[in-house]
Amino acid sequence: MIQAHAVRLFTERGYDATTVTEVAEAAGVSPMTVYRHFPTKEDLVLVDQHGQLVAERIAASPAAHPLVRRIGGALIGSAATLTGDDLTTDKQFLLARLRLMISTPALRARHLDNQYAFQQAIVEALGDDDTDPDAAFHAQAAASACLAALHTALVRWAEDEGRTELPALIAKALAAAFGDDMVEGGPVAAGDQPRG
Amino acid sequence: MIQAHAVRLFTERGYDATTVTEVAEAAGVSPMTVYRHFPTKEDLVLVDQHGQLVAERIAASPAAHPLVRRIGGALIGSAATLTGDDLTTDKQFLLARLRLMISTPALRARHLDNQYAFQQAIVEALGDDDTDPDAAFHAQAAASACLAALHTALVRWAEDEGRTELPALIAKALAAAFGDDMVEGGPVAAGDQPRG
DNA sequence: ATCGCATTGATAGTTACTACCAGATTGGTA
DNA sequence: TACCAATCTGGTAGTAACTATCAATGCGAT
Repeated sequence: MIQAHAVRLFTERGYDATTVTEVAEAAGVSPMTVYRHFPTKEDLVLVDQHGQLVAERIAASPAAHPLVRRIGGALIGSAATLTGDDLTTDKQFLLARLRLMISTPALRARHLDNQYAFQQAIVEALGDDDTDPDAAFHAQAAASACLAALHTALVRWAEDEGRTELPALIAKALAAAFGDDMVEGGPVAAGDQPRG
Repeated sequence: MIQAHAVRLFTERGYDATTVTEVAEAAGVSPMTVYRHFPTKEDLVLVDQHGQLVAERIAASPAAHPLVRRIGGALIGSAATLTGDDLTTDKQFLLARLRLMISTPALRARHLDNQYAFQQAIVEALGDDDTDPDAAFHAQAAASACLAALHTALVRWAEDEGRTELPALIAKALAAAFGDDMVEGGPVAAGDQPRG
């Protein structure tokens, strides 16, 4: 509720031009209550109810598959559940938040930090042996490239006002980056992940 | 001068526990002067004198080479000039800034935003045709993975107190992510960049 | 010596965020 | 119904980052 008013006001007047007090007034609560639920002003846009289960999804995927296939499949699957057909309201809300995240420097920075933490979680979920530093480098690069593909797809999706299906966009971005045989539904390659 | 005092104080007392006013006092200037030179407190750590020439280096590299080879080579070359032998003072300063950037959330977020802007600059410097969206996806993933390798190498370097040579670390991270034939000095692969 | 001109400084104000404490609301129990 | 505990909410006061505006200071050139 508070978050909905916040995103609306930020979109109408701009993020920096809107004070937390104004958000509180619009939501009919005190500024204290806002700070109680959202520790920082940025959280009013960045926090989302649907928690991140992607890391678990990756850990549950078959370890024999290549890294980008495991990560990419989890990303596509999560996007599909997130932007389902009967969730148009949530979809518009997600679009509004996304637009703010992309265009507002403070929000973009915090978002990228979250994404980086997510990347670390993915690398841990992959559960490769920590003893081999090469494997860690490997996983970092694969996770980073997958998240870059996700981000590129999200930006494209926002520019498109959500008309294109998000899972398809992610799959397209992954295919462009890694090759068609790497995305879910395609054939399983014999090799592992990005190697020229 | 101001920046040196800032990094020292942030390291000694912690970033959040140090006020800009204290930095100003240590440097013997007024807080206004600090804000004049460094618009935000974060800039006291993030701003560096040696500007980013890497994008130009990439643009100057042979376009026939694979993407990660072009980007990776530029990163290694820049790191080599940045941490040269007779720059021990700068090296210690860089290490101190790096430690702060890694451990302080606000600094890390701003740093990642800078890195993302850098990624966009790399993609533009690659100068692939903008008409093909697949090529854009492609370049984003390649640049992102290279920067992830760079970041992983930087973290390792900082943990190692700068004892290992930074260019070698970057080359190792790139080799682990993309294969030995992709880093500068290795053979030129016939293909392009990451494709399983 | 004086005139630009750039750098610095002081003052006052806005806003995000915190610490602390007081009242209200809710839900379970006798 | 009456009561108690816990959680939610609100007010007050304070800190610190950052901004706008204007005054003072140094400094080289004519």
